[in-house]
Amino acid sequence: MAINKKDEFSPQEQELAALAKAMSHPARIAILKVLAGKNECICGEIVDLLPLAQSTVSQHLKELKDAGLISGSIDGPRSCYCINWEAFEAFNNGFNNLLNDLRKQKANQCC
Amino acid sequence: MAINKKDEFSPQEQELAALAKAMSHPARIAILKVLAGKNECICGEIVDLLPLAQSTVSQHLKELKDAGLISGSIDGPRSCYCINWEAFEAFNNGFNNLLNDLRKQKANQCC
DNA sequence: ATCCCTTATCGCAAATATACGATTAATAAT
DNA sequence: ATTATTAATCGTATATTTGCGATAAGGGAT
Repeated sequence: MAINKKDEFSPQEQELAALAKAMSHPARIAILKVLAGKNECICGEIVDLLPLAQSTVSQHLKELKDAGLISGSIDGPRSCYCINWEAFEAFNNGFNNLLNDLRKQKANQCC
Repeated sequence: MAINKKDEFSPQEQELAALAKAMSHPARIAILKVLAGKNECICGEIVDLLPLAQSTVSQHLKELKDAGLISGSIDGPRSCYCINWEAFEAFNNGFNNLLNDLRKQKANQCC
């Protein structure tokens, strides 16, 4: 693509898209599910559970972290990741707002 | 990437990721908002509202359609697009299921 | 200090996504 | 039949993502 046009959309559209993008790979959905299914924050256990190399998992974790969906802290030689609750609710709110707009039109569908 | 590893994840993970991916570009969020804000199904009006060329918009519409989020029917020389209600609810349900799993762990956060 | 374990980062290759102009297809209007 | 209008598709260039191995970096343990 010659030029990146993403900047020409509204901040809300960009934010919602960025969060959706962070969840747009099955590996990252799987990581979120692993984090959701454990009482403790996981580090390298995720690598054992996924069919991916350690470096690849680390990269996916970084993307989730950059998007703000998870937070990570260094705990000695290992890293500890957790769900970032606020960001997750923010995505949910943004998505529900969109969904509510859609619902208004439900009766007027023509195709 | 040498090999596509997406197939090695569960169908649920793949489906949720695919829907998230369809919404992972601000232009496609904008298209959904346009469809939500009009009583009639829009065709080329979308092109006028977005800062993108006609062929690019058509490509984005195809991606939303392939993901099942919108449906389109040919109406004479123009095309008519609408929100696909069921698919949208499906994404919402999948996301809420994930969110509910997360909520269970809210009290046990360690970072 | 040295070794080991864990994780982040670098560098690279291959696959996908993004964007556009040009062309095609399909129908409406003249 | 010809022309105009609308939208899909093709071809292409560039950007980004995905994935891995190799290497570094940061602590523990001996």
